[in-house]
Amino acid sequence: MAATIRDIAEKAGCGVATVSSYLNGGNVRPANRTRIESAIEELHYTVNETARMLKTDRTRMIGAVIPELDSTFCAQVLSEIEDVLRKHGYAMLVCDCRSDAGREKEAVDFLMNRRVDGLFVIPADSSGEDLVDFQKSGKPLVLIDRQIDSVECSSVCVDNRRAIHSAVDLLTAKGHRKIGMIAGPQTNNAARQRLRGFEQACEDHGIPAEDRFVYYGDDSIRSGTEGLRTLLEQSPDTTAVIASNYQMTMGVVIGVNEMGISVPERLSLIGFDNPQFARAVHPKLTIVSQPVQAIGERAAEIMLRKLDRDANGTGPGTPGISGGRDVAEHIWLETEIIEGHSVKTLP
Amino acid sequence: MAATIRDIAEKAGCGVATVSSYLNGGNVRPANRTRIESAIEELHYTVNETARMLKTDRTRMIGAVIPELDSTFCAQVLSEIEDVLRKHGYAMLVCDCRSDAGREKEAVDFLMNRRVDGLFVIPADSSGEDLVDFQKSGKPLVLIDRQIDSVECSSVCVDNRRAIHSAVDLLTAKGHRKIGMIAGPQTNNAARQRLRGFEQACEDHGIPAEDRFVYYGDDSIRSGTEGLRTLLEQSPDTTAVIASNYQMTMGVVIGVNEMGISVPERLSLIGFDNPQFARAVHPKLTIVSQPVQAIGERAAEIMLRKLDRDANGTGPGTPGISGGRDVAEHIWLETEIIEGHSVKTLP
DNA sequence: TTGAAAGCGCTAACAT
DNA sequence: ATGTTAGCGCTTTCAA
Repeated sequence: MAATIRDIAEKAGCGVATVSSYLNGGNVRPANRTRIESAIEELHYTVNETARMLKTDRTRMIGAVIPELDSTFCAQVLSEIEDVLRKHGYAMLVCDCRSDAGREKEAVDFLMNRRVDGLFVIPADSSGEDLVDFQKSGKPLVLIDRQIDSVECSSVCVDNRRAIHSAVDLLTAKGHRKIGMIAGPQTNNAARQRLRGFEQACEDHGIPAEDRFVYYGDDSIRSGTEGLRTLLEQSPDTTAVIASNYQMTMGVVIGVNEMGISVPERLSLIGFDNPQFARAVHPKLTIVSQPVQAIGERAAEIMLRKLDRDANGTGPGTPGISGGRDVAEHIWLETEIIEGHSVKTLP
Repeated sequence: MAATIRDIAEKAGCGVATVSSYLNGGNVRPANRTRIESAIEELHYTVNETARMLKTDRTRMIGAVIPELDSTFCAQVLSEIEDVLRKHGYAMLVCDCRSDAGREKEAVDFLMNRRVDGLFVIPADSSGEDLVDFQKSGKPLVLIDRQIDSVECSSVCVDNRRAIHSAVDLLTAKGHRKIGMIAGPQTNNAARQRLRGFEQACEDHGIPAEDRFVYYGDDSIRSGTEGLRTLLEQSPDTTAVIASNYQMTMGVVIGVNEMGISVPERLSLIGFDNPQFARAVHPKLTIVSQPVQAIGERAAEIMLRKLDRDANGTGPGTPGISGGRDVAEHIWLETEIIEGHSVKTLP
C-alpha cells in the first residue's frame, strides 16, 4: 500500500495535523517542514485525493456531457476547457452521448453519482429534466453552444441566428434568390436558431419562404450528402446551399464531389466551422466560422468563478432558496464569415 | 446535505449493512427490500461514490492521456473506449497534452494522485519514465497506437511499417519511383515505424534512398503544407507524395489547393486516416485507413480484463514481485488502403 | 504552531 | 439474512 499521512507524521515525529497543514500550505515550523519533506521524499508519498474528496465534499472533478467527441467543434471546445481546468487542479470527466437523449440523461446521472463539482453540457437532445435535477444539487452548470428554455443557467453560445442570416446576406448580395438550407435536428436550440436566422433573412430580403428549400438533417455527414441530393432533386432551380454545421458541410462537399456538381458554377456553397477543412476543399469553401477557443475559455472561466464562490461562500448548498445569489450569465459570441471561392456572383 | 446510507437504514428500520448489501446486489429479505427501496425513493438517495472509493481503494475511473483531443484519430478511439468503459461503470478522465512531453508527465502524475484504476496512453513524446512510475502502482497500463521500448506493457497498435510499405507498393506498381514522404516526429514510435516502412519499401523496390525525398514534419496541418512545399522545391522531380498522418494529409491537400497543383496529373497523393475526408477531397483521395473503432474496442477490452483480474485476484498490489503474473498483450491490427483517384499511372 | 480526536459515507468482517 | 462495529486517509475543530 501507498504511504499515508500517518506514516509521514510518524517518520517526521509530529502529528498528522501538522502534516496536513503542511500539505495545504499552512504555517509549519522550519524544523518540522524539512523533516516532513524528507519523509515525503523517502516514502514517495502523494496525497490520496479520494480521501480528501470524502472529507471536503469536493471532488475537484468537472463533468462534460457532449453529443459527439468525434466532432471538431466539441473536441476543440473540450480541449480548451480541459486545459484551463487542469491548470486550476480540476480533472475533466468526459461522457460522449452519441447525440442520444437517453444516453445524455444517463451520463448526467452517472456524473452526479460521482459527485462532480460542476457540469458542462452541450445538449444534443435534452428535455432539460436531467439538468434541472443536477441543479438541485446547487452545483454549477454551464451550457455550451445551446440553451434550453426550461433550464435557467449560465451559457456560452454564438449568435446562431445572425450567423446564418449573414450567410444569406452574402448570397443575396451576389444575386442568389433560390437558396437551399440544410438544417440540423430541431430538437436542439442551436439548430433551431440557425433555421430561424435563415427564415428571417429570407423574409428580410423579400424571398418567399418555401418548404422545398429546407432539408432537415441530423447533424451527421450522411445527412449532409442526403440533404444535398434531396434539395437538388426537389428544387433543381436551387443556386446555392447552406450547410448549418460541420458534419453536414463535409457531407455536402462529399455530395458535390461524388455527384460531379461544379462549384460554384452550377451551385454555390456556404459551410460551417473548421477553416482548415474549408481551405482543403476545392474551390476554397466560404464558411461561417465559430470562435471555438473563445467559447471554451469563457465557459471554463464562468465555471471556475462559480466554483471559487462555492468554495469560499456558503458552500454549494442552499439550492432553491438561493435567493438570487447565483445570477446566470449568458455569453453571446459572434461568428465570422471566412470567404472562399465557393460562391458565384449571379448576373 | 444529501441522504446517506444511515438515513436509509433508519427510515427502513434496518442496519446499514443491510442497505449496503442491497446496494451491492446482495441477498435481502423482500420485506426489507421494499422498505429500503421506498426510503431511497423518498430521500432521493444516491450512492456517494467518493466514500466507496476510499473504502474499496478502487475509483472506477480510468485515465486517458492523449496528444491532441482535436485529432480525429484520438477522438474516435477515445469515443469508443469511453463507450465500452461507461457500460461497465467506469468513468474516463481525459488529459490532452498538446503533444508536449512535459505536459504528458504532468498528466500522468495528476491522474496517479487521483488514484485512477488504470491508464490509457497515446504517447506523444515520452521517455517512458512517467509510465514506469505509474506501473509501480501495479495498476494496468495500456498503450495505444505507439509502443515505447523502455516500457513493458500491453499495447494496441497498427502495423505501421506495413501500412506505409503498402502505400509505396501501390505507387511503384503504377510506375512511381520518385516518391516524397512526409514523416512525423521521430520521437514517437508510430512515426518512426512509418518512416521505416517507407525506407524498407524503397529498398525492396530498388529505389535508392535519398534524403531529399523525406520531410520531417510534426504531425500538424501546418507541417503538411510546409512539407509539400519543401519537397517540391528541393525535389521538383517528385511524382508522388505520401503523408503519414491525418493532420499532415489535410495540410498537403491545403497545399496542392493553394499552390494550384493538379492531382493526380502533376502529383500523385496518398494520405492517412479519415475516409470521409478522403471522399470530400477532389479528386477522391487514396488513403491508408486505420481500424479506429477496433483499436478502441480492443484497448478497452484489455483494460477491462486486467481490472477484473485485479478486482478478484490478489489485488493490484505486489507490483514488481508479480512473478510474471501479468503478461503484456500486444495487439497488432492491420490497416487498409482505400483507393481514390489521386494516384496516376505513369507511362 | 501543534497534537489528539472526531468524523466524512461507505464496505466488510464478525457475530448473531 | 441482518445488525454492530472498525476503519479507509484525510481535514478540521479544539486544547494546549
